[in-house]
Amino acid sequence: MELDKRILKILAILRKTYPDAQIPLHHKNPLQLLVATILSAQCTDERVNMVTPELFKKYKNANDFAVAMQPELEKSIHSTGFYKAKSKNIIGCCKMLVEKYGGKVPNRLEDLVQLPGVGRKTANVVLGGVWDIPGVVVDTHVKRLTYRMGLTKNTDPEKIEQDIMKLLPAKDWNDFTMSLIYHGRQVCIARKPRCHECPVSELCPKVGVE
DNA sequence: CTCCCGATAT
DNA sequence: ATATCAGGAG
Repeated sequence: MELDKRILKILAILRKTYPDAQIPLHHKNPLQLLVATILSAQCTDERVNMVTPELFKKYKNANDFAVAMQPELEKSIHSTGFYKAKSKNIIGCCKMLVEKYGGKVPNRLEDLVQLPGVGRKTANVVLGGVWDIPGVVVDTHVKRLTYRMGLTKNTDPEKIEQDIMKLLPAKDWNDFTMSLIYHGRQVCIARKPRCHECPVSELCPKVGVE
């Protein structure tokens, strides 16, 4: 079967399997999603959700983060790991938001990626989660699943992003990546993928799966 | 390619 | 005790 036919079938099944696949990061505004997503680097969303309620009670806007004392911020986010780098990035990031964007989160990928601690993955999560702007989020799950499913031969996240964008219309990018992430967490897990309970098993060449 | 780091499952 | 989870910067 042709690649572009196969990916559409996979998407249709995943949509039915995970009808309300959405960003699991708790947030009430663009800034909160941006900060939560920075924190989610190399950390589970569940853990991020454990620290953000207190964090957002203490820091309510970009300026609060911009003038934060780093050691204090470090304490608030400690359990998410890489807390020194993340604190530094969040402060630097929010300083830039205040100086260049009036304390608001910009809605263009090129701008977001300039912010400290924000790469393409984080930027695309924010664009999709806040403004529903189409984008392919390539996190560790999307990287692993697209490769296993034979939808890309690349291992570089940016190349994978391009490959998927070529295979699907823009309106499907967000649904596809969100449902892939859910599927990657529950069924097509890294260690021992549960191929027997996988609804897209028939459509999957299982590249690199033992 | 190396460094940044804690939490949980095994 | 050790493996696994899970992005970005330099």
